[in-house]
Amino acid sequence: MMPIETSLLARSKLFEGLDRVSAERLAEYGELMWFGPREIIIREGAEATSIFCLLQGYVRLCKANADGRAIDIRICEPGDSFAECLVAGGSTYAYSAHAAGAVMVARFDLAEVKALAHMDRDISGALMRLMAGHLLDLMECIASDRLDTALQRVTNYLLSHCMLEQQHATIHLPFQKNLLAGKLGLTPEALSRAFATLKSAGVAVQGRIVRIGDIAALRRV
Amino acid sequence: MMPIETSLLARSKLFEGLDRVSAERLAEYGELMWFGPREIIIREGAEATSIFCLLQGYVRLCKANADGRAIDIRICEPGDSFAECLVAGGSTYAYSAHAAGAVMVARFDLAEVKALAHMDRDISGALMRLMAGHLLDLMECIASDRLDTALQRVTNYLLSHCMLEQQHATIHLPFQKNLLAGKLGLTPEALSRAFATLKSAGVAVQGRIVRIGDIAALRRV
DNA sequence: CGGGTGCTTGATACCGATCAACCCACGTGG
DNA sequence: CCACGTGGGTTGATCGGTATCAAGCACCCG
Repeated sequence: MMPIETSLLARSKLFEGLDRVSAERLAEYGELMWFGPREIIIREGAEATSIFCLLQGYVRLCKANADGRAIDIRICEPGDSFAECLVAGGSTYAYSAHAAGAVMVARFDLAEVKALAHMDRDISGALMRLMAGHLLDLMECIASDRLDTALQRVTNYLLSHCMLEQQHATIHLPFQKNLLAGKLGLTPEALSRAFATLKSAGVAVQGRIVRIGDIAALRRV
Repeated sequence: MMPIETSLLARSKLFEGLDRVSAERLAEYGELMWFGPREIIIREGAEATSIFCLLQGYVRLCKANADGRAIDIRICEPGDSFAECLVAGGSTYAYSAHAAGAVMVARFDLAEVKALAHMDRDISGALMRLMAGHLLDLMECIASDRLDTALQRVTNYLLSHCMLEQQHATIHLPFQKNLLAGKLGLTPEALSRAFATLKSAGVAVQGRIVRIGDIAALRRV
């Protein structure tokens, strides 16, 4: 592994908080992999062999129902991990993972990580922190699914990405609106319409750049 | 703690898989508590001091948004734990917990469990398994929220509670329809209507007793 | 009996999915 | 240079599902 990649790995959520010994021990098992747009990294229901740490790009985690329709469970950003909950049990992947653009990941063998976590309290602690964070995120997600409208979800997203004390802000969306819609549990059309109605609240969208004229006004939506 | 309660505790998800030493060590810190219908066990946003293991009755875990509307995140059954993800970090409860009827819980001091989990690999492993299970449940929940209709959720629930190979079945709902609706992310009205339309598929509902005439037919919905 | 509580049913409104058309930016190849 | 295709995004029209509000019903318990 090159120095660049190790430093990316070291800054990931999985590794943050590990002492040097544990980090090096774990990193030794990592194998770099690259994927192109739409490539499938793991497939829901398949035999679980690995857990992953995303170093570059974005990954969508999806679940499908019986008739093939699929939705995004979570959007992974650089530094995120996925499939990590398998270290606590389970033999198949619970969701699929698709690369959304060019992606670099570190792959870890599941059995090896399990063994390592069993020996190294630091590593199992890091895994637990990851899972706890994901739990909180998912609960937030369910809550917003069930009691916020599309408009509210979008405004909440925008507000959570700017300093609330300022008067106005400019946000660079980290990925395509497509992905953002999935993250918020919306269709692309619904997201587009939400942005459209926010125009009257002083929100201007050009591509991935969002300018918010009056943050206080947005909070009142 | 009385023998009855210790045996309930021993069969809980938190304790299953613990060896006797770990189990006794943990049980020593447990304190029994009772709650009546609608009593609040923990309050969202409050300082987190404890984690809980439900021994008798049912508990709804709820989140509320800014304007006070609330929804159920999860329904705890006897043997379930809640607030356990705090051992991995976080200082406030992420959700409220309300007793749905008469309830007996075992309360554990958060700091003590943290210390115990740090020392005892068995206990931290059990906590990890709990959290992993909750993660999977929540992901299922999001998936069904986003891509199943009310009718499909109800039929899925029924099918997941009977032997699929049999021809017909009788199910005792473990709690009121009220709770079931919350668990499935529905209003009570929506649940009621779903049952009504299932009548034409050979599903008869009387109180908490559900008789399914033709399981194979139900699977085709 | 009266008054809870839980459940059902009906009427209505609204939100968002869906389908279809269109626009735009971009790249490719003739 | 232009014709063309492609992928992402927007906009409009329509439809269906579910929340909401309101009323009525069954049951239990004081």
